[in-house]
Amino acid sequence: MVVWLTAGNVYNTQRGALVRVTITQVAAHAGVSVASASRALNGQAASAKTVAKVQHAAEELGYVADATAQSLKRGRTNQLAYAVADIGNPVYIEMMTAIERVVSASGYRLVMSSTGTSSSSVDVVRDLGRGYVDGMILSPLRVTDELLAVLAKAPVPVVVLGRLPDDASLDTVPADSFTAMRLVVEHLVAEGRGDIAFVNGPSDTTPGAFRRDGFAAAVVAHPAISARSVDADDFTITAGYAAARRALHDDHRPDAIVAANDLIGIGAIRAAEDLGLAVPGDITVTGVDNTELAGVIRPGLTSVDLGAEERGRVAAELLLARIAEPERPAHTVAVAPALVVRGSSHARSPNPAGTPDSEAPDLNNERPAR
Amino acid sequence: MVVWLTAGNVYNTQRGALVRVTITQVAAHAGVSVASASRALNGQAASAKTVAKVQHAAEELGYVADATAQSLKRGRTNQLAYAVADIGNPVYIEMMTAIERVVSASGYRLVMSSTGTSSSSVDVVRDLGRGYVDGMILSPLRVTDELLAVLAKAPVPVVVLGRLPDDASLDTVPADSFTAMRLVVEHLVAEGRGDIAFVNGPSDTTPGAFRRDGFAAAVVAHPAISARSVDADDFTITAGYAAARRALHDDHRPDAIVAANDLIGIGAIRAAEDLGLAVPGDITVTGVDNTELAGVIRPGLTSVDLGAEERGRVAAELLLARIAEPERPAHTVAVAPALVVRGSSHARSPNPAGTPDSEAPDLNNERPAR
DNA sequence: ATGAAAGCGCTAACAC
DNA sequence: GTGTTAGCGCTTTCAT
Repeated sequence: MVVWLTAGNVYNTQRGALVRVTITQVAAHAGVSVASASRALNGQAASAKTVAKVQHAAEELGYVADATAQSLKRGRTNQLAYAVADIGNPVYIEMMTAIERVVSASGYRLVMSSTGTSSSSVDVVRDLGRGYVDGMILSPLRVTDELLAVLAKAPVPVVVLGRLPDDASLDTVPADSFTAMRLVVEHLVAEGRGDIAFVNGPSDTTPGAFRRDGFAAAVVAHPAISARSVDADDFTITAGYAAARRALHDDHRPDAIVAANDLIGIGAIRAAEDLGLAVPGDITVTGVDNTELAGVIRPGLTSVDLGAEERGRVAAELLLARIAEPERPAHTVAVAPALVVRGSSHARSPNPAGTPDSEAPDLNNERPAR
Repeated sequence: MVVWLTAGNVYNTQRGALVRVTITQVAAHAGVSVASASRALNGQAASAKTVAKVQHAAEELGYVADATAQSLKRGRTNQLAYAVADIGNPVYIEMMTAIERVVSASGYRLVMSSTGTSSSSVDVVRDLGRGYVDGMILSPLRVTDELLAVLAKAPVPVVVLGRLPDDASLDTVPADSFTAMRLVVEHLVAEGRGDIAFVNGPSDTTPGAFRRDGFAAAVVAHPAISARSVDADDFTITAGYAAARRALHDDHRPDAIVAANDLIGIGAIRAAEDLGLAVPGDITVTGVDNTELAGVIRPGLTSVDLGAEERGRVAAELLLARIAEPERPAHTVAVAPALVVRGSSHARSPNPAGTPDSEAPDLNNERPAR
């Protein structure tokens, strides 16, 4: 027994399973062969009359081509993936939005898989072999040898949104952490700060390692600076708060906290305030990523924009280009960081009384010129 | 010419296309039939010797089963989708995280598609007919007749994370906006506020409509309250800021702003501050969703928790249950809202001098008991 | 321009 | 327990 539910594209068998209208039924309904139906539906050579008949039949039956069967036959899925470890960080959402805009304009569906929760980056890349996507953009938190090995023989193109060892010949859109940290340190020096606590994320992550090294390199250029470093457990507000408390618990207190990202920076502002320190009166705090949050909290968080949106867009374009031309040489595209000064630091040297500057709201979240 | 690249699972044809190792090659390598190979790989009846041979061959060749072919044959993709209109709102990320946890435990991959940017909810649901997922969870912003029609004949199960008309017999996990607004209004009354501006999101959205109506119903219960309402252009900080400026620009100023969600509420706090109003000294501000942001800004935003995480979890469970048993009756699961009081309002009546209460940081973002 | 038929990679009857 | 075979729904030669 078969019960038709609607004029739509499904009916119900006695087993309760939903069954779909196939191209065979469309062809029969139109009185043509399946080959003609397929051609008519895909805009291939077919007489106007055939096209009309087939389209009418498809319309009437509510036919929708099965993506799985098309994928199997065509050898591609029209689906791309963006895999990210830490979806709680708004900077990755920003990247995803930029990526989605580019790939959907090219007819691809974007699949977002959050590694971290259920599986590691390695698992995600390995899963690529299952062929459920035609390509992937990956923002890995940790680049292990195992990941590099899996990446090297990935069966579909992968673009890495982040930094890789130089000898990995893959398309990458790295963050320029060295320039970023240099901009921050120079800003602090101009402001008159000289005793800096660097609150990093985990040092064994790629961003953690490069921001630490970038900070160290920047500090070396200014012999007057004294600096220390602590690691937060991860790149979150909560972990940043805890790590900043540790950094501020010593007998002597720094006059600046440089956070490895905005979330840690926000946690650091809260920690300083809870210790009775005025920001930026007693202590300056800076972040990295220039997320919308940086402009929303008070005081606004001075932050380095690493170009998340542009990097996302570029990564998507690199992926599409590689899919179109698999043998093209690997590209690495750099995006210049830019410092955005807000109320958590002073533009020049600190006010004598520690009074915060008056501050216009930063709600439009504009990106600075570079 | 065929060039083997590695001992891995791909080799390169002269066309540059990547070709995959198939089960046929594994079977040949192991000296068994493809059927035996398939059985061995899938844990079906097979002798220990066969299993060993096949697994060894698969390992050696780097075989990974093709998801597309499996899907076509099995009639399911093992992929579920979460479609959301506004990925910039952290409450949806929170839901997604909860959903992902549940579905990945059941062996499904979660695909996140952000409607809004490239396509509408209707398009996304219609695309379901292409069979690229086995089911979907949808958080629609606007429930049109067209959407309901498409939903009614969706070829795969759909669970709606949001409110639907009562006669739509679908699995839903609505937000209880009426209770939410009642909790807020009662809190304001206890606080001694009586002149309320309601800053809604767009009224033509489902949450907008229900929060507006819920607010109206709550106000009616308190004749002493006078209330007005403005719509923000969307549920964002920026739009909330602009709308709150309008609400506060009148000749007479309210003593409370009730925002339809946290983002609008944060914008409202900024708007009040820019107008020289102390929060909560001169004016109370409240939000809805109890996102992490509410605990991060200063003053902390008093907010109603609509149970995003629990609702996401429940929606995922409903979807899995329906996939397992397609003919089961439609369920609607309600989650009780709970008010979380923070510094943007007073626990009781306002301090005479408008001095903000001292406030512990709300960084662990705990959910209140209900 | 159209139809018959092969086959993408896999699983599941079915026969042995 | 294992091999042979059919076929999921579609696109694409290859003849006609």
